[in-house]
Amino acid sequence: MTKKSADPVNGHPPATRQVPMRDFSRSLPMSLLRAREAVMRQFRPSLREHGLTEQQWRILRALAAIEAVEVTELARTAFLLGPSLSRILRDLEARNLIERKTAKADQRRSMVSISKEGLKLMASVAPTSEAIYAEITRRFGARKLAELQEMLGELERSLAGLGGADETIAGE
Amino acid sequence: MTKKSADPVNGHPPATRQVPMRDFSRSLPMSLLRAREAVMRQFRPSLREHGLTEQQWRILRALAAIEAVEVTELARTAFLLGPSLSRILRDLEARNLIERKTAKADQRRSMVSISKEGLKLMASVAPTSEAIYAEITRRFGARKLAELQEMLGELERSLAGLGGADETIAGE
DNA sequence: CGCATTCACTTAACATGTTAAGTATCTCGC
DNA sequence: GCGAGATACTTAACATGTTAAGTGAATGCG
Repeated sequence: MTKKSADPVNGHPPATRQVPMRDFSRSLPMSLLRAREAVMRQFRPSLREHGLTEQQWRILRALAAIEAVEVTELARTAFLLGPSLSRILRDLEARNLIERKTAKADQRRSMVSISKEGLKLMASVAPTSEAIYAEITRRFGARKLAELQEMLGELERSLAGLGGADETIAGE
Repeated sequence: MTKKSADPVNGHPPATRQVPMRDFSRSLPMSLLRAREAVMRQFRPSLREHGLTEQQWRILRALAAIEAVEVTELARTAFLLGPSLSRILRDLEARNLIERKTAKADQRRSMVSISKEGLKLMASVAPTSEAIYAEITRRFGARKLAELQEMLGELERSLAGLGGADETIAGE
């Protein structure tokens, strides 16, 4: 009822394959993208109710575990690029969810920390978030989940050296 | 030499954990995100050389395998949201990489297909792309790669019913 | 037939991803 | 102690992600 992909406009067979390539929909990047989307789709509604985006939530979580961090370190932890983080921190600061002060020793660095309000917000989101994660774990299986994460880590590590671009190699 | 995360500004231990939550950096979404980034980092430079973004490449690949598709179907195949696709198609059309014509039977639908130029561009990118994919497969292991993709598919399927939000359930 | 709904897209608006520049500091060699 | 280069961010500019609203064309029903 939702759709009928049979009967295209003309009677062409579904594949012409004018350029030789793997089946696109089964490529690793697509598999990873779809899997991640399937997971995040579960969390977004809850975050949205609290006026948080996925990235903002990542930042708050990273901050909740520590006293204060410099922006660069936070970028690494939350897996965000500097410019994205810069913007998001500006907004989170305007909402009083985080605090910032320049480091004494080095005026270039600014130390970021979560505010009392930020902690309150986290406390109100965390339970739902944990429950969703638990449900995902239940459905997929804790054992398999651990296995999957292990494989993902291995994949990362196996590609670590293969620099995508500006790889600053020692002897070059 | 690149960094020394020891010796933070004050002598605080690295974790304060003011809100009880899983270790953030080991969450499934983060694992998937990092793994995908590790993979895509390999491809981006090559695509960039040809003036293509990751998404544009996805669209061309999806189109290369078929005669013509409607936009909605293409969105599903390339895993893009309608608005993103709409913009990208506008740009690809301006670059003469794709062609568009409204369907005869239904004036609302527009059928998209790859152009001769688009095919030429694909042909020039595909070899490098395949080589990179082969290297990734070699490094990670073909067997493990297949296993990983199987698990990712299972994960997707296990979350299929768990509607993130607007899930239109039959009896509600 | 007439018209409210539904459909297939497109536009708009705002947030992030991504690369390149810009700015203020800091470091180091001379 | 000064000037070139490195650092830590921030801004800018453009592309995409994401949700909501808009537009024109088909459908269904009285």
